[in-house]
Amino acid sequence: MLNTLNHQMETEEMEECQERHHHQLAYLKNRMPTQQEMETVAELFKVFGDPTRLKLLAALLGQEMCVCDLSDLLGISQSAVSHQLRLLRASRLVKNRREGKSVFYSLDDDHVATILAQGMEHVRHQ
Amino acid sequence: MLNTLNHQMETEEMEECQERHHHQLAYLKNRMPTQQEMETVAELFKVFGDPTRLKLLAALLGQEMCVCDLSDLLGISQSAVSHQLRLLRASRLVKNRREGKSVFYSLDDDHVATILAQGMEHVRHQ
DNA sequence: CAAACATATGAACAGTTATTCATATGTTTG
DNA sequence: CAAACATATGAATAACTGTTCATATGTTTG
Repeated sequence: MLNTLNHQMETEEMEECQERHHHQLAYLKNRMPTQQEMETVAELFKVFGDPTRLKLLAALLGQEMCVCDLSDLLGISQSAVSHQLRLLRASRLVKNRREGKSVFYSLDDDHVATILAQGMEHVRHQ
Repeated sequence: MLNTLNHQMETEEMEECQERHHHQLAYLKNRMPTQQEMETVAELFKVFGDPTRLKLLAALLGQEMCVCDLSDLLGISQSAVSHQLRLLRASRLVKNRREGKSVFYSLDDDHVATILAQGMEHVRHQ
């Protein structure tokens, strides 16, 4: 029985373990999201993977805010806030508008709240 | 008018911008999640922020799999897979069970699918 | 237009991270 | 128990990341 499986294997690809557990690896490969896709999604989650950016997003959950208020609220230098807002903007998570000297930032995506909530849920339920 | 605002400011904290836009910064500060909380959640999202780990999670969406099948399916070295599975396990995103020589991994959290789906949604809708 | 203010950005540095290589641990089988 | 197999792990390295510092850009105001 193992022989037939191993024979089947030869016709497909190298580098598999000898005792195969999934006879449909080829099928699964087709179903897998592409490298390109995964990289894009990973880029997005990477943005959520920093406490400063999470705090910025959390601060913007209720209302728009200008840079200096964010800087004060989070107790972080204006430069650091600007740098991070830039990343958030590049990921289309926040948008901004200028009003005189100030620039106001606000959330630019419906998924932000959901993703944040799911993350906090997971953490709370251990 | 700016004077009164500035005066009010003195009684609170330094480092705020002069033209205040939020008079309830103190209130917002209380509402903000703690540094501790944000760090824990960031740690979680950091785990989602790598294409290899995303692919591992995606592969496990449908069924449990052993390390060597995962290694073959993703075209990644066994060592790299093991290292990453270790991280996923530390974050309680996957669990494992041994069966003979093989170790089978499977998802260990209901939120994984949701978080992944939200991430892909965001990316697709730009 | 000069000064003050608000924000943005480039360079640099310290800390983190993903992979590889070598090797160790654990399991089955003859 | 020795050999083969499956997985885990430590060390090392290259690449990446977040903050700071200095400075630039853009805006208002007197």
